[in-house]
Amino acid sequence: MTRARGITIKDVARRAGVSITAVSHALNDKGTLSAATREHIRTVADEMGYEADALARGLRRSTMGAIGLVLRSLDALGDYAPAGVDVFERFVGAAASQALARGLSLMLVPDLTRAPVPPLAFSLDGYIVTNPHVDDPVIARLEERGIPYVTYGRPPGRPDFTHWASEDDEDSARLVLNHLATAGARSVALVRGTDPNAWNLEHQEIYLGWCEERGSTPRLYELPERAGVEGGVALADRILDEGLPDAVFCLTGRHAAGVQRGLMARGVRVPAQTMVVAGSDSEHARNSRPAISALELNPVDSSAALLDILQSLIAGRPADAPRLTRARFRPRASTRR
Amino acid sequence: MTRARGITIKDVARRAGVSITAVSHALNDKGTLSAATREHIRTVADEMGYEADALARGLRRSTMGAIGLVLRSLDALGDYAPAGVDVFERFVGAAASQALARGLSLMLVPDLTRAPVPPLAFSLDGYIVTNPHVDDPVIARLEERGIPYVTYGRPPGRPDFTHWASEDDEDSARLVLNHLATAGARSVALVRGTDPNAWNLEHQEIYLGWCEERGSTPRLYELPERAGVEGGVALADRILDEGLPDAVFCLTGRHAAGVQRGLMARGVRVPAQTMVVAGSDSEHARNSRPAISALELNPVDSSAALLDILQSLIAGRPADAPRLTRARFRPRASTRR
DNA sequence: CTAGAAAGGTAAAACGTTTTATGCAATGCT
DNA sequence: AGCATTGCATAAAACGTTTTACCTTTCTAG
Repeated sequence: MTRARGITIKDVARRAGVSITAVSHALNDKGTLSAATREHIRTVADEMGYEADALARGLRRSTMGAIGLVLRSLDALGDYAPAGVDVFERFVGAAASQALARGLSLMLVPDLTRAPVPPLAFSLDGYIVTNPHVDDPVIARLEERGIPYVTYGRPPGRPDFTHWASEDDEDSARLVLNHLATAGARSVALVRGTDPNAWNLEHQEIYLGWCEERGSTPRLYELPERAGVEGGVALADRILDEGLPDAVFCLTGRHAAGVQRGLMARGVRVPAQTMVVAGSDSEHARNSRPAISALELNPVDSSAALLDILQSLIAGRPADAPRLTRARFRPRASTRR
Repeated sequence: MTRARGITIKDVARRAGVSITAVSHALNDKGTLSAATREHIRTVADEMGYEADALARGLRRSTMGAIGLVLRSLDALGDYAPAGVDVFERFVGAAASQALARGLSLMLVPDLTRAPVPPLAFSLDGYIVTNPHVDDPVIARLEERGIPYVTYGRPPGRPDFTHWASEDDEDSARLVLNHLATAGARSVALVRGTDPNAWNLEHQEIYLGWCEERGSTPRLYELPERAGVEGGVALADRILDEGLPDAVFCLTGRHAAGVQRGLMARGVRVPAQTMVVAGSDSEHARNSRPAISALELNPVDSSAALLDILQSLIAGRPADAPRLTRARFRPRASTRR
């Protein structure tokens, strides 16, 4: 498997009649070459279609032109190809799109804490980590190596860390809760996941705060992300047994779809008796009957913001961070009264 | 930006009291070291948490543990983050999943033919290219560099090339067409994309063959992939003006959704007067009213097959290829009579 | 007792860059 | 005239591996 390598700097140097140092300097705007030589070398290099080898370049501590993406949340889901889970699928696409538009390649990297670590993992210029946990070991590894990173969703328990971007959870959660209140809901139950990430933790905070403000008793349920729709169906029984709330706010679309199905299977009419709403849109939410109102997250803006920050970090510039993006609320039949 | 490198082979050698050659040999099962030394070195390396630097290793023409993914079809769509286009979104996820499960990282690489080429692009171990075109320049570049690759969908016009995997188009297209015939359709129109990939070309062949067998006059329409739903709406007018067929088979879900909407806007009743079916499922197909029957492609099995083949190629073993996977037909309201 | 092989190990070259240190003219200044 | 400065270019070191070639010992056979 000895690979046909491309044109090397040596080839260019020979053809241009200069040293390899001259070539390197000409192409990287370093050194003290005369404008004429520089130009000449560039022309020759172009003609020959020279492209510096990334590996050799990387070895000398330059930049690789590639960043890593760790989908922390997928580890939680236990499935790297979950059908219909909008955020992750779309986030990969959006992040790739943003990266490619900036001339960066995007590498999907599995859990960095499990051996064997993917070979290139620690050679990348930087990382995007989605939905980090409390004390996330992936982040610990990156810091240990001094690799710049940004997170999609703030890392919980790290008030000092600012290099993150996310939808404005406070804003959007209140949008949802107030929407429910306006529609006449007095008691609202929250169904969150068990993954200890900012998404789950912050929504819980906001929810509890909102309940307190309104003097209503919080009803909080935790359901593992990977339980999916079936888990939601099962949870519906419990919710029902403990007394039907006016509305159920599920943070994931799958849970929402399951809860609604479970409730309806027991004869509950949605939205007449109880409303259901999802904190992140997904195909399950859209395709349920009645269709479930949901927050549509904003992976495009978020990933753009993340790449802005990450590029600043890599360049050693101060970063404009954190950055908040706006989710859109999609009211649907499940909350229409 | 001088990065904190990890433990190097030199550190291990010093600690183990041997030469760096010894370390390299011990860890790679080369050379003529005694079993004892080998074991000792391994122990020391493990203790220190040594991981060979991928760049340095790659420089010596070894393997990188990473493969590239070129989403040819997205170039055609002109958008790297098309919402609701199942195959591509899900294929990325599925391919990533498969790659990660085999300890390979997956790198999303933009069009290799446009400068600047992403730095690491030509250093990867191999490539998956989705839906290559006739005379695809991306493939030309890979061959020029001697980089192994496999394709999702066979490369058109290359009967000799076998390193591909795909759903069985012949099988599934006939499934669709016969389903329509059974439901009473005599005249069926085909709407294909303009991208010259196997998907479009083969379906056209199969369709024409099927028409000929049944003695029905083919009605073939071409619509650019990027025209999307709107393009389908517009095309509906033309189809209608040329006489309503009993069924319209659109190769993409977006086109199907558009065509159906356009027909219905002009008063055509679906499925009563005309049935609509999509050759690849997508959210648009599922969410149209009536819901559009569609083929659900199989990115999971396909990407698994592709990785099998690619790994064989990289290892220099003969590959079991090509490999066909099965799509599932999802009958929905748009063809229910 | 010695030539040759086998066993066990290492030094050094190579991979393709970037970076640092150095060299050599030509020019400017007293 | 002599010395510092400037302008331009290059040699060589370094990055962290793998691989090739070579060097000791020790063993075996004659």
